[in-house]
Amino acid sequence: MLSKKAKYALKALEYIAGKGGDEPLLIAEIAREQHIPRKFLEVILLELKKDGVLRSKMGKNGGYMLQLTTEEIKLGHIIRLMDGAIALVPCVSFKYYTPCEECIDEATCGLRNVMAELREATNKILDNVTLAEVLRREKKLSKGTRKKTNSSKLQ
Amino acid sequence: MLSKKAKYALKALEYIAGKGGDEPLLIAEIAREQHIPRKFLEVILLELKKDGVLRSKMGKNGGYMLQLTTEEIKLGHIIRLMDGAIALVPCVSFKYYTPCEECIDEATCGLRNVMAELREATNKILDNVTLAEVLRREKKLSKGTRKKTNSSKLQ
DNA sequence: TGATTAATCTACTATTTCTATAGATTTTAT
DNA sequence: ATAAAATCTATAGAAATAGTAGATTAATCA
Repeated sequence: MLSKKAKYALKALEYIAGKGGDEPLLIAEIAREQHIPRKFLEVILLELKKDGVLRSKMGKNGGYMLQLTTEEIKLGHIIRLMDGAIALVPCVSFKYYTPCEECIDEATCGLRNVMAELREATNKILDNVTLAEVLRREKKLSKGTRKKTNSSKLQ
Repeated sequence: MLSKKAKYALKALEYIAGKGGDEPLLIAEIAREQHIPRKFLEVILLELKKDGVLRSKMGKNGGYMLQLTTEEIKLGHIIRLMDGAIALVPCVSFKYYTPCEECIDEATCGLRNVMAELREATNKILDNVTLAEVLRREKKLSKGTRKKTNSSKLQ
């Protein structure tokens, strides 16, 4: 499961991107609109900034903007930044590799072999889906759900 | 990440299956061989029994045995039993569905759409790989790693 | 240059989940 | 009866997650 931190980060990024991502948005506004505890959001946005995903401007007329484009921001990157390894066991993680504690022989561990396969399938999705893609899906889904007008009805 | 509980459960099952699964194995033996805290293992094995994966015999000459065959025991089932939902957000979990807390419209959530896709990819692996398959991979891997004998060398 | 605005920094606190244990009880075999 | 082994009840400690308070720094604008 994603932590609240990771979900908040993704929601905040979606919000900023949805607003264009270019002019400074206030922490307070993002917190209010996305129902995120303000002080917690501060921590999160700062981390995203330090990682180079966001940039900020202090003082009056300040706020947060995207540093990367929405096509450059991958879900996997944000989730790893907030929660650490995505893989189910540390011994198959690329970015956060650690040997499993009492593992006798990593090379012949059947479980590890399955988990490595799972990691591949997971990374294939999370390292390719971008923030832009999430926004596109959002739009597409709300179009499909929208009440049909005469012009869109069956013709 | 898997909890220690889930890892211990999988390791214990592997051990029992590796011994044939038919004659009673002692908690104490499994704990010792797999480096699992004995009292913690008690809890785990009991849960596996209550779920119908294992069966047990009390008293002298007692112990734990497999109730299901190794082909019937799916990794996904064990992980869900120990850790709960595998999906990254509760709103796409089949077995442990809960709406995300401040989600406005689940049907049009772009993130949820991606997470549902990821759940499919994950379940496809974890609900199909069995304990038997893990043991097969273990064997295959240790064969491949084994020091080559004259007869197995290049002919 | 002083007031105001807004991010940033330092240092916590609370809550929940995970990991683990102690000790008594029940069941079975011999 | 006795011993062996699972089972039950009830906690306890440790770690991770979630959230907060208050002071500081930077930028704008009047």
